[in-house]
Amino acid sequence: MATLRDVAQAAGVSPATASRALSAPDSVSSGRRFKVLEAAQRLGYQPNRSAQALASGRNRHLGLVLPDLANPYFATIAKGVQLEARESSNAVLVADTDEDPRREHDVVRELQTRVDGVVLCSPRMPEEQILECAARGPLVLVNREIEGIPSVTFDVASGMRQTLLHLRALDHRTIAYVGGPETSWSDRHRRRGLDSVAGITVIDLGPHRPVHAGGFAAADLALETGATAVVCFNDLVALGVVSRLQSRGVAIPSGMNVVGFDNIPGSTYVTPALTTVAVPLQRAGREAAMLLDPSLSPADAAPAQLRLDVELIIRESTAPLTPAP
Amino acid sequence: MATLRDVAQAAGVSPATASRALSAPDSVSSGRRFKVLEAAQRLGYQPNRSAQALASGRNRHLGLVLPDLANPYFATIAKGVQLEARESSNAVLVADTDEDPRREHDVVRELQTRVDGVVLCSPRMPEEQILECAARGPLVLVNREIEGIPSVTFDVASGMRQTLLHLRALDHRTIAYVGGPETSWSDRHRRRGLDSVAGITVIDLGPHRPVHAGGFAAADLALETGATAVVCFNDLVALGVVSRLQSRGVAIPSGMNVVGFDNIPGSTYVTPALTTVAVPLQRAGREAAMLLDPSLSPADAAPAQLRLDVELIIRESTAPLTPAP
DNA sequence: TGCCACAATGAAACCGCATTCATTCCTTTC
DNA sequence: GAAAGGAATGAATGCGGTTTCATTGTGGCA
Repeated sequence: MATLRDVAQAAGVSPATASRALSAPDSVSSGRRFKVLEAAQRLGYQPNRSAQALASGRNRHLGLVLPDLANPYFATIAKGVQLEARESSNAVLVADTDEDPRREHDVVRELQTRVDGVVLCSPRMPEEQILECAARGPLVLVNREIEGIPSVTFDVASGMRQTLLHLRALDHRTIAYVGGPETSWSDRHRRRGLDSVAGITVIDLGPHRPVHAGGFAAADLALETGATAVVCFNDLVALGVVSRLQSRGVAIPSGMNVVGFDNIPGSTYVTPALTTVAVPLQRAGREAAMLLDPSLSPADAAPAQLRLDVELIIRESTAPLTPAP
Repeated sequence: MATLRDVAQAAGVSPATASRALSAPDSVSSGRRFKVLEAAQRLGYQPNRSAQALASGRNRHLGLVLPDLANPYFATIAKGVQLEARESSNAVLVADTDEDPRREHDVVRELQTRVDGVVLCSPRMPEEQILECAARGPLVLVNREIEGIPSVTFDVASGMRQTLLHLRALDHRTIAYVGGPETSWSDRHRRRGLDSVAGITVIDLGPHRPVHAGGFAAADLALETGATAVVCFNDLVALGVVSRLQSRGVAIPSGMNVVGFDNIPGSTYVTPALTTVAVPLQRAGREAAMLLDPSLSPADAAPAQLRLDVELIIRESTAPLTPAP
């Protein structure tokens, strides 16, 4: 493998000049620059990343920590991070914590030894641990806000409000809410939106696991309450609710309305397609990765806290309430 | 940040000894080893990865290239790679190629400059490009076999055979096959299994995109053939078929049987739950990562070609054929 | 014409660790 | 008891770039 020295020699310049010709072209006369570039090309020169990293103190590696790669929600964020990383010639190191909050801290620290900055998607890690991690190196939070740390979040309260307004317009008056994990930032903010609409009663079904199985269990509770619509923490839960209701012979939307949250790909695949709140996951990933770019953030600026807009998508799982005949 | 020299000095030994105490403990007397470890602990020493990489020639980084992270199939493989990587204290660099085979080649090469080896999941990259990549550095293929390159594949022909035997046992005689991409290794091997069962007629519906939309389109074709069961290239396609059939008022399994392939999480979430072929995706990821570990493969050995077993999972989308009354 | 500022260049000093090689000291073995 | 072998150690070197600093050469301006 050709080294920078080889290139320099082949071009008849010093290694310093060769280095500059490649990384700061403007600082080299055009004649030599051309000779260096030509030599590099001819020798098939590939800079050694480790050496670059050691000398410059930067890898161009971004870390991404998330609870579960197989969850489409996080996978979509990952795609966004990746898209942005590629454009800024970074690579992405991803670490899945297997939904185990106790492991997250170690995983983040381990990753921080290998990257320039990390995007952390950790709904449940204790705040003080996050602060500790943030002290060790650049870190951006996704879907969670902590004072003093840059973050990208969604306006979930608005999503909930839109949902309730939609249901009220369809004449629903009593709805059930299937909550997510109690400790989740995201669930707390969803609940804020739940309080904001008059003329509709929300029955809280309590916290549930934010997965299909969680919804499966919640469906029976919802049915018992007499609510005419179930609003769910996320689409996975909503899908679970739908499955369970259908297997109990309850038709959707005629027997019960169901609303999800997040607009994951699966929400369109089911019958009936799910009314849900579209959350710009991929964009969030991109924004988070951008916030990590040191060249964009003057070191003394306040940490950016982006809050992205969400949008209710109306599909087939909601419909006007028809009074019992 | 404390360096190895600092630790050595604090422990009263040479840097060489400190280095050995940390990376090859057995080669240092227990007294000094203890002193080094204690000093490292006390100073909060974290080895500089870039320096380690430069000096040793290895990063402990694995690359993973796949068409689409948001596809649960690939996401599950990614989890497996990651699991194994973590156990061997490696980190995983993942690169999503956005289903664009033309980009894959560049992505792999770019990644190869940053990692010790790559796991490549690329159903469609031309064989010669893969060979070229393999020449540049350690590489393991997943779900694809090429002479001379280590790989992990699934016995998909057996899966198809199991499927047909199952359907035949349920009295089906005519089934339709919704194929995957023509160029895919995986589809070719599925077709081999299709030929292996006597007494059942397979109608080939031709190649389709291996996503939900592909199945959606294929459903109508299947209905037209008069087949009593549809066997699909994968679960995503099967889900698409189910959606379309249901929206056309065809009940499953009473009006049509549907079988998927891969056993992705979503296959259990739908109603009816999908009969499908379980493929050990996560295990494949792990095995692939293991094959990349240089300490496990004597350099002169023939490249390992693992073929993992698959298993038909019978759920609700298949049922005995009841003759029309 | 002379002086100064500035651009282009190369020598050399790192960056932080792994590893080779020579040295020392201790244990075996005959 | 002497020679041989082996384990533990430290000095020094190199991995392959980046960056500082000193040097040289150039043009602008008085």
